[in-house]
Amino acid sequence: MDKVPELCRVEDALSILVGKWKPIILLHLLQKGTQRFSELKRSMPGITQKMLTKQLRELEEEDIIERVVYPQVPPKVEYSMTEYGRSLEPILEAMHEWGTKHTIHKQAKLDQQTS
Amino acid sequence: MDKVPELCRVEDALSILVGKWKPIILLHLLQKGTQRFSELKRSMPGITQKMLTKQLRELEEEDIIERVVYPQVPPKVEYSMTEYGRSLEPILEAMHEWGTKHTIHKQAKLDQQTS
DNA sequence: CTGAATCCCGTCCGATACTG
DNA sequence: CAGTATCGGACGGGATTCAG
Repeated sequence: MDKVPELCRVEDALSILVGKWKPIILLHLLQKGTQRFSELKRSMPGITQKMLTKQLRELEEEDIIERVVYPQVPPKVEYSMTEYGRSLEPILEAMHEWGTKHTIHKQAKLDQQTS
Repeated sequence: MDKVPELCRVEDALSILVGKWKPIILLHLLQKGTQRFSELKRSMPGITQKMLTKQLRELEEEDIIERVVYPQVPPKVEYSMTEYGRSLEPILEAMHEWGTKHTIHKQAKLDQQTS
């Protein structure tokens, strides 16, 4: 880790993962491979088309995912992780693991207070 | 990684790191150990007292940092990472490393477009 | 020195409706 | 099917002021 916090690049990684639906979008693409817009939407109950579009566009902008449009009727658009995007997987895994422990940690704290 | 994105805990870890000043606060505490409120403030030009207080409170709430008040005049308050909080360090390091590469990646993309 | 209390603005995000 | 357009609420976060 850089000795100078002012020059740290943690924010750069963070800014890409932040967004109400980005982590879950990435997990779906990592686990299922290429997905159509409608498949992603079905996988995420509660998300609106507007939000899904926006988050996908932002991830595409950072080269994390790839968007392929098939010029046909009805339209077909496929999304997939780029090879570069896959380099985020270890971080997502680490966060998932830590998050799982944290959930337990918080529960233990609650139990302790209640007892 | 969990095979079910719906049950993923990435967000839990993310929610703790997110906040305009949290990563840098954590880096300062990790690198310098215990720090007084005023020391942290001096280390982060641009942060307001309100924001520093708020972010510290939120981190304290999650057991990531510890707050010790010395009842004296003038007041003295020291902050430090908890042992539990230190478990976040690998994640911060991974994000810093990834962020550094991403900065280079973006620059390469720009150069390519310009050429 | 270490805060708390206000005011205020920009952005995120949801709901809804419309389109090629 | 895969979007775009518009409206509006909620929230993060900055500037400033007051207090123990």
